Amino acid sequence: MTSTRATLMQVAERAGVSLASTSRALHGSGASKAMVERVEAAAAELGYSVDATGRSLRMKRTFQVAFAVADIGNPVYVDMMRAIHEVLAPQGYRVVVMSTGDTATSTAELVRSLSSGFVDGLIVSPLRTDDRLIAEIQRAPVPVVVIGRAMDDRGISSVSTDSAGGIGEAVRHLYGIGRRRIGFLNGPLDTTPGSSRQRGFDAADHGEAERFDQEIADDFTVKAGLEAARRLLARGPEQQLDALVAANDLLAIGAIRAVRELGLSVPGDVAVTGMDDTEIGRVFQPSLTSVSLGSTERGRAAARLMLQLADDLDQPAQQVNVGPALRVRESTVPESTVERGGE
Amino acid sequence: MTSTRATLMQVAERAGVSLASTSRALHGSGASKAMVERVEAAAAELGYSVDATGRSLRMKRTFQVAFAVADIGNPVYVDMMRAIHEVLAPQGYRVVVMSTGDTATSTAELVRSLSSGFVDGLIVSPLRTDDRLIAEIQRAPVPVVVIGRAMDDRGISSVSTDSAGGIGEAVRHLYGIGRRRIGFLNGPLDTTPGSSRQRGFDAADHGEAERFDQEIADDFTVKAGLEAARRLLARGPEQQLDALVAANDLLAIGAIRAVRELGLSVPGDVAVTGMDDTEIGRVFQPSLTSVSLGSTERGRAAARLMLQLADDLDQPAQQVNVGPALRVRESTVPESTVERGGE
DNA sequence: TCAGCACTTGTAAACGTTTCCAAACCGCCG
DNA sequence: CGGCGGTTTGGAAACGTTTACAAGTGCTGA
Repeated sequence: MTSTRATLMQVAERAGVSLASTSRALHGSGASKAMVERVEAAAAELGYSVDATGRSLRMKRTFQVAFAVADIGNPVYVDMMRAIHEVLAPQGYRVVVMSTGDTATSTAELVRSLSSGFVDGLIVSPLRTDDRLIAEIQRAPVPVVVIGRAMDDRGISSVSTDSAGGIGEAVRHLYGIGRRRIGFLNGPLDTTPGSSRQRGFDAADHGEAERFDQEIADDFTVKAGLEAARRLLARGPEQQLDALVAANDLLAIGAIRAVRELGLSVPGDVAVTGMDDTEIGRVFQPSLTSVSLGSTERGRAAARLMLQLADDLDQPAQQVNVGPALRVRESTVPESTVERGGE
Repeated sequence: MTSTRATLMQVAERAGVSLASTSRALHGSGASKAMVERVEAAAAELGYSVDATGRSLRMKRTFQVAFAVADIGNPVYVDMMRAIHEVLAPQGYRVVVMSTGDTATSTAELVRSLSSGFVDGLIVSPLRTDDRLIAEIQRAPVPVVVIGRAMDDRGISSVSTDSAGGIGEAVRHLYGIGRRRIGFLNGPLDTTPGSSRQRGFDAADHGEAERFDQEIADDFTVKAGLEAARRLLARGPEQQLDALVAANDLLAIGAIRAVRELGLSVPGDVAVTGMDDTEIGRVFQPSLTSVSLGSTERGRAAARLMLQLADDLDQPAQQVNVGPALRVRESTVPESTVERGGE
């Protein structure tokens, strides 16, 4: 039954015409009406569908673009993914998502294996980078766009954002609502987001605050956030924080749990901010005040860069920067003050 | 610089040996040590990496498996994805995730286009099915495993679960804690999960309850859940529900928001249950009582079926069923009664 | 010494498609 | 009626790889 699929050659024989004509009839250029009908009939009878590998080999195109992310469970990527799909699908590209794992090495390997013919382009958002990864990207035979870190010096197209500045905005907001003992909950410092957000928090410390304290989570996940926040809050009540800046929404949610475990309220006792403005943060209760890094916009920009590069791989690398924007919601400002739904 | 990639032929010339030997040296079987060294050196100098399309065409294998889901934003898929990856990666497969869109037609088109050579196998979790989709799956030239609906009658391998029974468990649990006016918040009835969960709720209605009421959301999302729950709860206070069974976790979260908008508490005034036992439900506050449908287990089972079929496509279709299990958390039982963290 | 064997290498075909090029055909105008 | 432009068709090459098969090498054991 499933035996073996029909090939173009078989369709040609069945239709009694040449291979070339068959291809033209199905692909659609320069074939007579009669020919098209005849070939399509034969194709239908045989249940023919074009073989992608044969076609790709000949055309040197796969019509596939990969979006590679460190952790497919992080909701920040779903907005990006949707945006990328929206831009690329109308151009005839299929978008596939891949998990890179969180090390630079695993990412480099993925870049290498992917760019060797499975996709026409690659949009990658690496958590960690090293020289090997950069080299792999530079020598990739297909266009690669990096989301997350400016790469202009390396001749790599990238879409970056000012997450350091975003942390600054969060701190300023907390000052603005009267918080003074502001703690920082960051993810691993050897990651791209971890290091830049750290820079942002350090720069924001300009002495008005009574104290700053911070803790590094093992990971950008809720679980790691919960654990790190417990440590951060366990430093004794006399020095209790009244605000907490988390390096992303998942950490923030973990932090909120930790605050509540102590019988404290959010935002009453401790105000909490996140970053990335993810859907989970928007629907969480309290809805999360979060620094948007424009996931949708970044995804869109990356997809557009990709299209340009696909057109001409040798054009100079381009950089796009998307500014941060604070979304104030219930986790820093009491419910009544903020519009319903937290949108 | 990027000009054009090196081919195996060029490596062969550079190494001064035949094409066949080059291939063997790099692939690794039946080549002398000297030959391997020589070829690898040449390959390194040229920055060679094997071209996937050429290789796939010849070998008739791509070492790729696709996992196609309706909505990549639904967290129920991330557990499955992880499990699939865990089973398939050690076997040398790359797993790619694709969005099918939520119609049966778009899913059918994806199945067709994918199975025509880009992947060695396909695991698909369709939201809606129709005859066209089923036909497309049956005639696919690569193994296809369906997650979500038993397909034994159609000769299609599938991994199913008893979500109807799961709804029953949720209702029984709510009875058990004294709730009597239990409402049902379902997703679209023309979807596979929507219809079976409806069946489950209808079957669970055995007269002890004072009243059952229900509402259909447009979609299995938080937003749609919020809107539908508002309608459901707006029927006037004299007939206020004291419990709400939602057809998945996202709807449940929307429902909790709706309940709170009315100034009511969860679980005090209205107990809420979800389904799928997603991470977002586990970290939500209150943590969500949810019917686990064994996402991880189902993903694993699907991946294993896929491997078997990849071995021999003509073997008979198999079915696996994974039973539901209720996870009781804070959204139905006050916090103190349930262990901390909701795990 | 030579048949036999194991091991290594090379030649060539094949995978399924698209597309360049040339040939064939048709109708029309001079 | 012959030539010519335009349209349609077919032959054949090419994309980059793996692998069946044959051929070559060197070694062992009779």
